[in-house]
Amino acid sequence: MTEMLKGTLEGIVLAILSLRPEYGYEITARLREMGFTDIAEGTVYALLVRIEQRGLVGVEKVPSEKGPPRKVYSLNAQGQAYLEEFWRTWSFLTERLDQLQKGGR
Amino acid sequence: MTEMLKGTLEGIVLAILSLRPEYGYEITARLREMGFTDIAEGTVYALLVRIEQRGLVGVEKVPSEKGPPRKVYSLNAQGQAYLEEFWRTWSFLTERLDQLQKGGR
DNA sequence: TGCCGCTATTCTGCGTTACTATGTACCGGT
DNA sequence: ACCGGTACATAGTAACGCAGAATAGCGGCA
Repeated sequence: MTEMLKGTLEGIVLAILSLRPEYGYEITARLREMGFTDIAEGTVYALLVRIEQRGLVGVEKVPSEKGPPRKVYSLNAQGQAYLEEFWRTWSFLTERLDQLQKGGR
Repeated sequence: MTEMLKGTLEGIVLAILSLRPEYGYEITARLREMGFTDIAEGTVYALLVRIEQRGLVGVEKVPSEKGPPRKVYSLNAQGQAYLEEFWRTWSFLTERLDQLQKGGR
């Protein structure tokens, strides 16, 4: 599982952010909700740093009532474009694999 | 793309081998046929070595009319089981991503 | 006041994997 | 004797997710 997540997790997080801006801890919780129960927190934060540095998301610091300030991430235009590219690649992959799974060539 | 292939390519190759035994060069050609045009030969050979060492496939050396002897790989029982596990994980992934793509949570 | 527990973020070292690039070997045709 | 296609192999590099631990801020409780 962990190996199959490589590269995909990034798209998943971007897709989540395309619905609404969220912060790291919240994203992790949402992933767990979705069934990705064993994704390490550290993984998500590292990923967020990466996509921020690549300019796919904007960040806003928001004070929290319970804990240190939250870093709220939101998808920007570049991130949106990247996400669409991700979906194209994903479709390509699923098409090939569906074909394989259905035993045919 | 290259990152999304990680872990997936292994399943793809096992799926190909589940249809019929094949050798490295042939597998590479088949991948290219399928549209994975930029997968390096070295990648496939390295992967074949890995799955052989993990005991997922059997190997038989077969002389070739044109070139060095072929190493023909075939899926064994353990590989079959692993492939099924792979499909389960894959289904899990596609379900979540379909949901995300359809704008839902 | 001091400690615990929860929320929230960050960092380091590690293992796995695919890519690039290169090298080796064997064969048939000219 | 050479060349191109067949077939396999390996060394180095980079990306990514994981485990584990550390840090910071706040509220509640004794």
